[in-house]
Amino acid sequence: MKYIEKLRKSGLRPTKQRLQICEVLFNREKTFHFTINELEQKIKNHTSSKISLATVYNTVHAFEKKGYLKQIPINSSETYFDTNVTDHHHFYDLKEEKLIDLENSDVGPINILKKLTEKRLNQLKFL
Amino acid sequence: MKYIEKLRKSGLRPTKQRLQICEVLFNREKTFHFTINELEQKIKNHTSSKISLATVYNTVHAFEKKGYLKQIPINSSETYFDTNVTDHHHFYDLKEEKLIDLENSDVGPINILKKLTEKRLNQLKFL
DNA sequence: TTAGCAGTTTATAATGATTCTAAAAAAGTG
DNA sequence: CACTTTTTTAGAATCATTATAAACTGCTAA
Ligand SMILES: [Mn+2]
Ligand SMILES: [Mn+2]
Ligand SMILES: [Zn+2]
Ligand SMILES: [Zn+2]
Repeated sequence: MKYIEKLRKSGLRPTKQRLQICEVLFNREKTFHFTINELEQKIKNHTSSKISLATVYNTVHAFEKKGYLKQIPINSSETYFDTNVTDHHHFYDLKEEKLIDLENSDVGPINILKKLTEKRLNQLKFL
Repeated sequence: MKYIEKLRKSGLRPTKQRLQICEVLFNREKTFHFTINELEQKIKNHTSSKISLATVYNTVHAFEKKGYLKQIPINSSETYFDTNVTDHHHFYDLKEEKLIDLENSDVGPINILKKLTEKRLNQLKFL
């Protein structure tokens, strides 16, 4: 499997559960935006063996810590995660009712016009 | 009081609790970014009479519905609200560890460089 | 002014996403 | 295999938020 080494390199043991979750998360063409419960459903469809909810949480947090997943700041009762860990922008497609990724290069520079000191500017993180 | 008419116009009865909460929320110079619990603390400091937590939630949601408050999309266990209901940007000041408002006019236009149909573009909402 | 309705407040319970716990299972090591 | 460390797991605990329903308040028609 292609994920075994990836996990080992990160100091994570390549368990059956983690490998299955890797398949669901990363073996796809496009970015995946998901909640824990959506992920759990996908896992159920993908495999016959059951993975406990606690493990799904544990694994997602472990992957987040290692930089393989990112949380998405959004107003929802459930936390959203993103397999696209680049620094990118989210747009909401009102018609299709889903999040769209646009890379920084797709959006062009954010120009702060307001007068702020150089020092101040550099300590700002665009949300 | 200056808030009585504002509430009446919105179809909200100007109760003692709502007026007190208005004072805390809106009688200030700068934008206020807050959680329900932070607001509760401010209310405690501001007034002698106690307002129940349920009322704080009710009022904040009523004000949000009427357009006097806005939720802020952010990753936190608590929901953040904003007294600045203009369509504006949030930056995080890493040094001061707090959210900064920059108005759209302070940031300049967001240029989507990626090729998308006009129709598609218009149904996108920048988050 | 007052009766009565509708809207509001309140304490408390319920909900639900997430985290914690601790015991069992699995993986790494030699 | 023997041993240690990490991981999984079911279930309990936590905590922000919402629901409930009874008491209270504001409004207004008569
Ligand atoms: Mn996390
Ligand atoms: Mn709300
Ligand atoms: Zn994304
Ligand atoms: Zn703001």
